[in-house]
Amino acid sequence: MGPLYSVICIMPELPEVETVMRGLQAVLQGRQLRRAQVHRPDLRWPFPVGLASELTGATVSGFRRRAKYILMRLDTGLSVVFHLGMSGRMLIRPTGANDRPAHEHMTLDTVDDITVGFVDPRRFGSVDLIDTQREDTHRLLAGLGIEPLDDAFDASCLANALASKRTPIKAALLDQGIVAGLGNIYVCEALFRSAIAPTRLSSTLSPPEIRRLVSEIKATLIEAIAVGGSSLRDYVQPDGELGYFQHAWKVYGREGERCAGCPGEPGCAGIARIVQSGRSTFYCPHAQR
DNA sequence: CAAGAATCCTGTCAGC
DNA sequence: TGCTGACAGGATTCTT
Repeated sequence: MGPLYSVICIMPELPEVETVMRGLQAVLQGRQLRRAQVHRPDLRWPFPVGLASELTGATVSGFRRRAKYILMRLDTGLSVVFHLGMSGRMLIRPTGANDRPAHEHMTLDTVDDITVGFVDPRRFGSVDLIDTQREDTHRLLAGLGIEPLDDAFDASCLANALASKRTPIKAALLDQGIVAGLGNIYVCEALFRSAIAPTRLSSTLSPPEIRRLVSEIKATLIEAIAVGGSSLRDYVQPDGELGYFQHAWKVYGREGERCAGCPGEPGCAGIARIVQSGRSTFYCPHAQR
């Protein structure tokens, strides 16, 4: 039984994090941890003091996702706060079946011999502890904006948030304090599906455009979660990888390709790439206005 | 105060 | 073939 997998190198955004959380839930919920280990002092930040000892012997009671964070609740009243960063993944395998994979910085063994490893080559991820009752006051969670899949995220909510912004809509949607969980890929995709140019000033979007944008953000995320959920079935095995799944992006990474939104139209020169706030933006200048 | 740039990190890939 | 450099970007920190 060897690992594993081919890694698709995209970064985890809300749907990927949701998928990883569901995978962890399936494997860990209700199980007691026999041992927890960390294999280096830090990822993005130092591991919290006592992390391994706090986890050892605890039973995993539940999970929650907030933005791109995974909260793993323990029966001791503590929650583990995971962020996958750019390259974080969770590897599941039978305890003792394999050597520790490269870049596995934290390892959890359950009493029934399941091992979950947190792998993060670029080490942009993080792990922290907080009282479950105070999860939302954690410094990384306190400033987060609304969950885009929450019913409260609607056109008036987004309009309100955008009214005072003087940035391009692309930058506003990437701002985790406005809408929490979107990253570069899903912002590009949602703007394309909304036919809104990423360069538009946030405050200039019309009410119909904002309604469309809210709707497309939700649809884009829901579809991606569905893809992740179906890929998860393949991972419900004694060993497997949680973290990434394939998805057919309409614009992301498709510079120079034909635009799916205006096939054959003479005015369409295909997908363009520009840089906004130091990040690549992919869009169709013909279809997105 | 807000917006943008710099920063952290390493696997991947284009180019020589 | 093997090396070098550019590139990817989430979220904080720094600078303008």
